Amino acid sequence: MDNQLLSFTEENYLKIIYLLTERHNGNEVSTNQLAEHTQTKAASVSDMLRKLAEKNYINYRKYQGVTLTEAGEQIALGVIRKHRLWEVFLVEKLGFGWDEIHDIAEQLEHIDSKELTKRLDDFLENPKFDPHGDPIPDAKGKMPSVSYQKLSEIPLNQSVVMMGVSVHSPAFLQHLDKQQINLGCGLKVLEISDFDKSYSILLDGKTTIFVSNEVAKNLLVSIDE
Amino acid sequence: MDNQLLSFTEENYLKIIYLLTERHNGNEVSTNQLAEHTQTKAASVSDMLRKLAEKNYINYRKYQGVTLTEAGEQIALGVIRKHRLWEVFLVEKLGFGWDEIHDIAEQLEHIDSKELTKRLDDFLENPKFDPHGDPIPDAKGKMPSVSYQKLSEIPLNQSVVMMGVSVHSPAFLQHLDKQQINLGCGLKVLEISDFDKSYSILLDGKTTIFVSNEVAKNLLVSIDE
DNA sequence: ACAAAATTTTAGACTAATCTAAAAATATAT
DNA sequence: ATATATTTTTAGATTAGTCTAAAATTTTGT
Repeated sequence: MDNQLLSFTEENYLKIIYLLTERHNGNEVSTNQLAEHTQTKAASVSDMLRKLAEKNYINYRKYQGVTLTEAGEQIALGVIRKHRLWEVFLVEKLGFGWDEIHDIAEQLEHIDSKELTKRLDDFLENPKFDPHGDPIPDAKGKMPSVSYQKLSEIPLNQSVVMMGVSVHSPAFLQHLDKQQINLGCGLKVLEISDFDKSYSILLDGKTTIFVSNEVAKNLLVSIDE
Repeated sequence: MDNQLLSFTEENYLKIIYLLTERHNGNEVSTNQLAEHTQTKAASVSDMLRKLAEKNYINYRKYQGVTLTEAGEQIALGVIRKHRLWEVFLVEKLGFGWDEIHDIAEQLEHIDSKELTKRLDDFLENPKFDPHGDPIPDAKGKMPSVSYQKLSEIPLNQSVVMMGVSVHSPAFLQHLDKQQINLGCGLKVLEISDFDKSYSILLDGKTTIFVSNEVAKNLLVSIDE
């Protein structure tokens, strides 16, 4: 209990606004998008936006959407930091699979103790990325910038390394597990089918696997140097 | 999220009812006691008791007090199990002092995931006691029975081992730290002052320390065999 | 034993977060 | 360009948990 300025719910809204804004390259987030991600109705979102705007956590232009203020962004980054650190804990220390951790981390991210976060970070040896490859904001609230590309945008025969995923659903992650596609593995697109846009991929320079266009769009990679 | 049957608040009431009932050797807990421990007013407690009784988690006789039903006790023991496991984690893995962990564990105890609790328990190597010496209920909801005695009830010159504390306030625990009184240390009461009932104690067979009657009443020990 | 004190419950109100239904604003399509 | 569709906001209601003030019950002291 360091300074419980915001409710669990308010923290959640700010976190979701941050992640959606990021996904839309800084563009405003709409009420309906928030309703979808908070599992509530648009009317409830409007109410909460009015409240968050009053407290100066968001820039809210009615009917136009919202962005975070500096204060709102710091709250969001704090929550995201805790979420991702706990995900590392769940996988590295407790042996959970990357497909099993999201719902638990959604709860743990709201635990309020600066000292706990600091000690957890040290215990985990100050990880820079979570088990899905997402970067972990530092204690000052600074999000490391990463520049991954979608596998679907990489030219044929370019060797790349698997760095992250842009979808976190258990179904997608389990699908990758079955094909042995993990963070850090080497990938090279050999061919894209004219018929269904599916990909033939050389995995770790050894085996050839096939993935759908849908999968290729959600694999984040960087050029192998 | 396994089965969030109860709210955070309801879980807290059940936990507190359990602990107070235990402290009173199974006697009913009063509304005012609950108000004190939940940091609310008696009126609020009455409302909540009506609700918990309706859901069959407590036996509630108006004006007489409450005890837990079997169902209520199982919920309470589950929360206490999580609280104490997390306390072990905070001390053993993150290096917190036993005086710093209560407020954090109060939050962590409501994290809802059977699998998490199971894996945490294994990670901690299935501890039977928390850092204050309190027993940890097992996964089936069975509380181990322990029989500690207050140091103040032990005859002079009887060697005992320090097993727990009956007060968990940071001030008390820090006071014990300063005197180097830890779980597992050996104690022998040499003399009780007629003047102020303070105790001369031989610590680990080596040094003599002095503690007040108030401290002696809150040290839980067992006979050294 | 019974009046006074203490405790507990009830009544009525408030806040946070949600909902449905209706109104207002914006976007779209011919 | 304007009617229609979509999105967003507002209005009014609901639930959980809390509060204060007043009423009911139990305990205590002489």
